[in-house]
Amino acid sequence: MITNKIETFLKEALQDLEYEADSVEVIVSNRSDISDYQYDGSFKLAKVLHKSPIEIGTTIVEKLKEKEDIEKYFQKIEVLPPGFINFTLSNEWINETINEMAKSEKFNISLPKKETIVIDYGGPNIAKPLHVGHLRSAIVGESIKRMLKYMGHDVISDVHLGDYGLQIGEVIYGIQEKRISLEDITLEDLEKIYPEISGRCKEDEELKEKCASITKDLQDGSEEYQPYFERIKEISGQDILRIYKYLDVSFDLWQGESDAYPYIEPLTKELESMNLLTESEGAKVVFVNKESDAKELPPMMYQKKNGAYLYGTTDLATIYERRQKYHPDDIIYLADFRQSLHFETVFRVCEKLGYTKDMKLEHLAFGTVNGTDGKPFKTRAGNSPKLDSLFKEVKESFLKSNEKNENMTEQDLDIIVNAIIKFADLQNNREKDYIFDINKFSSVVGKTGPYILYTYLRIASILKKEQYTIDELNKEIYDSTDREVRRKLIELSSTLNHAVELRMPSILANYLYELCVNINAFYEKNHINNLEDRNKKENWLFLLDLGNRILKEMLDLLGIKIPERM
RNA sequence: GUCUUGGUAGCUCAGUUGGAUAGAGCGUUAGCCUCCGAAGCUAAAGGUCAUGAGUUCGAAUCUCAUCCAAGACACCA
Repeated sequence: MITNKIETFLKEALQDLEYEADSVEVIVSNRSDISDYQYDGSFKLAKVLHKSPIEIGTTIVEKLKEKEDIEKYFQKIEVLPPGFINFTLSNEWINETINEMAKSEKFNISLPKKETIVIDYGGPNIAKPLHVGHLRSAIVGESIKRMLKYMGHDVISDVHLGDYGLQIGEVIYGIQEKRISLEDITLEDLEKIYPEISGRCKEDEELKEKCASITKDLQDGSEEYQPYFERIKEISGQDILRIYKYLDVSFDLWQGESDAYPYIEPLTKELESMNLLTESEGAKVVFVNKESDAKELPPMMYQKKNGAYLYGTTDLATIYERRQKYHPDDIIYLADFRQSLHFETVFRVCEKLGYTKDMKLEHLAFGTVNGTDGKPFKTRAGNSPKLDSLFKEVKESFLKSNEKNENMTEQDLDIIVNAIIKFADLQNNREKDYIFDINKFSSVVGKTGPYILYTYLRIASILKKEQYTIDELNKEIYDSTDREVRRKLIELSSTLNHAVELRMPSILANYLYELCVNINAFYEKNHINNLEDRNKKENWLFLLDLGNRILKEMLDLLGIKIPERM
């Protein structure tokens, strides 16, 4: 990475000068008109050395310039008021870096130490169809999974179905009340029953208790309810699978809460042996407060008064057996921020059990989906819109946006719909609620998925018209738009590392957008296929080819494919 | 009530962990198709970074207070 190399130069210079800096960090210049990279250490040193930042900066720069082949790397190193050290890279170094990227399968990105990571996302509830609220977990989770894999980690993804809680008891009750026979249950039935019974339970205490007891019996292995559970899971599962397939979201493990049940008994024994389980108000709980806590945390509910277990119990049992067996360095959960407290308490129990000594637990929270009025997004009927209808709506508005779209293949259309939705979602990084605007999810101009795809296809069509034969760039950079493209290309490695470290696909999404902006400006200004200078043309084609390789592979990390035509 | 997030352009959002002149898209205004794909490009206008204090050479970013919004707070997930 370029930044590492500059940092090494700096460290050496600082050492020679006997300046002590705890960390040396170079960042991409936020004055791109002045330089490519900047260093602000002179300000920190100024305090210790009681000299002006400019004075210190100047000394450092002089030292740097003593290095033998320094001009091979930098066109210019200078200190500018108020005291930043500005680095402008030499064309030679930029091109060398790009050549190395082009030769490498993964663009010469620096790979971190390999870890084993379990990622839990999607988390659909089998009692109801997927709606817009499930979109983020699926899309963001899928992208994080792909990024982690790309960086060489061992990743195990788990959908972790919500399949054994109170909601199942409610649905089973509804099916029985309506006297629907097991064979005749349809998806439509399920879609109606759950909201109805769950709504009624909020009003009717007795009914709620009835459903809770069905849930409890099911968990205990009731022969009466087991077939219902199986059937619901089958019907619902097929539909969930179908939608994830459309979104190109897939999991290594298709397991749920119910799969954790066999492990509750041994887990209970372990908790008991450590004296962590306490009877409280008839229920069994684990207290997780610490002396140092400013606030009081509620205990983790382990077992209800009626004997039934809850989602914290299954989360814990899942870690206890199914996840620990992989010896993960990290378990990542993608769930909305309303569940923050839940995860905090579960994680604390894990800490008490000693699991967190060599395993990290992360809850990546995101906001809920609101409508343009800032209130929870609802259809006219009062439900959250189903993902199916979202796909349909996006597709229709895309077809309407341009008449040539009518000739597109169904496959390409689906790719575009995916690109629109995913890019709209992935470009923002929000823990707070986000506004769901169907117009935004239908837009094809500006900072959108189609913009990136358009750029890719346009480059592809330039490359198709003319081949290049060189296998690396020469030492030249031909104009400012050209330089901007190259500068952006060499930022790939640090960008991707940063995105993975922070588990933020938005960083990658924004990088791709910026790369496309630079490329668009570049080929709009320079009509490559009409060039007479063969050398220049070959170099530019080479550059565009690399750009497209990067676009394609990075889009894949966002879960976005490329259509044949658009 | 306690705690957690958050408040950046008319709207939707970035802002790399304290740096130089706060950035995009949409929308608005003005240009660009005899030239590789106009789903594009070039410009312009638009800001008291909720408010007030503090820390710092330097604050949208850190601290405190206030206002506003969303959410969580033991037998739902």
